[in-house]
Amino acid sequence: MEFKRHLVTAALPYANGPVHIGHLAGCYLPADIYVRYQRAQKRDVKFICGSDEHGVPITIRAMREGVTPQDVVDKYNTIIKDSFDGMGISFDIYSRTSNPTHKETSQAFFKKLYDDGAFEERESEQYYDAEKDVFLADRYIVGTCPVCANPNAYGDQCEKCGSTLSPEQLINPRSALSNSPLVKKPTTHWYFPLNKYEDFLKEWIVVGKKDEWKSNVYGQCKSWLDSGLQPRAMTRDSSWGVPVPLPGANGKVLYVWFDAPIGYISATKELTNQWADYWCQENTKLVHFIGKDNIVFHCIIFPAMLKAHGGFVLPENVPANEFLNIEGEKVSTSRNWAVWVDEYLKDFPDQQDALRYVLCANAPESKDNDFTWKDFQDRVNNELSAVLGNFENRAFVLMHKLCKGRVPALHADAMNEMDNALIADIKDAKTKVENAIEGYKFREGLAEVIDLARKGNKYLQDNAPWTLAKTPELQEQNQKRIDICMHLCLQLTANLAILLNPFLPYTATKMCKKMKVVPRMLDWENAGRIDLLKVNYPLLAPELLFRKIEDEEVTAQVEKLRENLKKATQQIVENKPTTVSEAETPLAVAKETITFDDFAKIDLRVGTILKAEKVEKADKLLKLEVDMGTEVRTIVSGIALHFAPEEIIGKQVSVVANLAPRKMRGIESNGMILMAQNADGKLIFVSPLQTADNGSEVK
RNA sequence: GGCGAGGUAGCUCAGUUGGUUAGAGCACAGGAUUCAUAACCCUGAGGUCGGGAGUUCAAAUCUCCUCCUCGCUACCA
Repeated sequence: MEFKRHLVTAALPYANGPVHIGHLAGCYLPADIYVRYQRAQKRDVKFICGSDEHGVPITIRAMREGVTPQDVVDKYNTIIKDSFDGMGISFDIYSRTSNPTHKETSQAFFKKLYDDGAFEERESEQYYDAEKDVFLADRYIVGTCPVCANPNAYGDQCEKCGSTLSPEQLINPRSALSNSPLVKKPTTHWYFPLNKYEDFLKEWIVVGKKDEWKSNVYGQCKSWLDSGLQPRAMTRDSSWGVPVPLPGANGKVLYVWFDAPIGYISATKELTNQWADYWCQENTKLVHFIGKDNIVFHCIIFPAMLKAHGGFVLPENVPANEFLNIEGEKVSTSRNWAVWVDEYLKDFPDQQDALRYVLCANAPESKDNDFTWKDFQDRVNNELSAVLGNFENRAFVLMHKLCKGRVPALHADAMNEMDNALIADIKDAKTKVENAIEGYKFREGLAEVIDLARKGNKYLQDNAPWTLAKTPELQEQNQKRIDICMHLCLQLTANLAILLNPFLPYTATKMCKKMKVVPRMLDWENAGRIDLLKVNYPLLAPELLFRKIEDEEVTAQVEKLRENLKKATQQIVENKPTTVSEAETPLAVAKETITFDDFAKIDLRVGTILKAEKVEKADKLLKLEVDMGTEVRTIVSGIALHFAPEEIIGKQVSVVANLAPRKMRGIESNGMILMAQNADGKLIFVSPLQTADNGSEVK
């Protein structure tokens, strides 16, 4: 299909923290390159983004910092927006989901689905904080992690050990708001029956996008579809978010993953009255740039929502990137292991393109990649500066030395094979870069541009105009060759500016200024031409496009990372909220004081492990037979990652004997083995130092 | 445990429907050169394509098994 319009979105960043370079490499930079290219092609394109400002983590941060959720999102919206501006991410609009337009749009969307009977209304028991009179989202529930004993795990996840949890699994669950114990109360929510859209999604993705979408995206979607979709609640009990537009739905808001993607639509509405052309006309090419963590929402849920609503185009492609690690380790906001964009811009003023270059050249397009400062330095110094910057500089310097600072003529009568080969290379480069960008292979596209500069260097070397200039007796005929050589080098430079423009716009603009040409020269149709600079046209003096990155800068940045990590870790230990992290869990915080009677309720006994075996289909579980003196009990313990079954047989251990039984993997567990856990996560049995009788009481 | 994506030179990655001595850039070594940001240009060394088995005249590429990394998911006192 011939597309008349292009609608490009980049994932809405979540407004509870700044953006780091992993975000840039993941979707914003590729999206920007793609959009800048489309603009240079003079295609009708809109580039949409904005802050995602709803959801529970924001309210938690607000609570912790003693400010309102609006304060939180205002703060980070500004930081994020400035970071994007600073890096030249050229959104047509950067909106936010707390805007009135978004409220209207997402409510209308919900209402339409509701009126069409697209939702299923369901009542369920939800945790409720009686003191504060609110239902609690999983995130609002804290308790001790059953896996790592972190006392401040959330109801959906333990941030210390990374386990996925449900509130039921927490030990001593309580409300994060009031610290009071939880009660369960019925509440009504609207569920979107994703299962009803399975056939449509399978046809559309599994059949239709097989060879079109990236393998990581396609595979992920197929996996979801094969395992079957479930209805998903599209509303939540909360005061922060878009209110559910139904009578009697007080205290209910749209689920953040329902409203966030609609944010793309609302932002487009804010941008232009013609928004419907972009969202509803068949011949629009919609492309979502995201990170791999967003695949299911953009490929499954949102398309199903759009389909249910009707009248919207579906994404043509969803080129999701993988993750970018830093210095060999995963990015962690809570440990402050990240390179923040706002800080980069301060530490490396005017070096946007250096970072854009490295992040694109090393983008995690097909698998997780690693960003190291050493690699940053190497790539900037040895590729960007040495090959591209140096060629451009050579062309300018030589032109001033040998051609009086003016574009020399292209003498047709003296042209040779080398010249024609270079001209062919220039034309080829256009096609190559074009194909790469259209195929979302930005790394390859950028490499093609550098490669063209490399060919320029070789061409210069082979022609060596500086040598030709050294033989005055042959001046006349030599000057012709010099002219041709420099003419082509300068035309090549102009071509480089065009090809480079989507990737490194700051550099392309600088080059235009030095060549004294208008920005219109950067139009894509001009690529491949060798008449971009007029003969006899005077150009400005040489000036370096890139500077080298010094060793000290690299060391300083690595040092900074380690310092940040150290500080963040200390803060976690001291249980002080850090400024950059979202949810901190101290390693070991003293629990509240209990009375002797409380303690006396626990029946602690000594027992000996008689048998131990792995539980089928569970990584962490061991099934133990423990001799308690009067009886042998079955206890299931989550220690399989730490101990082999055979090595613990015969060990004497302390057991909580009166813990309510619980079934795990179909096996009833009658008690709990006490373990000590080091800061590094290693488990140690809490055992009597000398052998005690089985069944003896521990007090 | 299930599913998905990866595992190719020291590093970052290409390798189309199985077909000649497996490619590129960076780093490294040697050479040449001086117009240029000690840059560029030439040459070279460097890989049993994660491991094993199989299909085939022929496997990095197809099949099966296995190990490692990342992600999703289940289980998780």
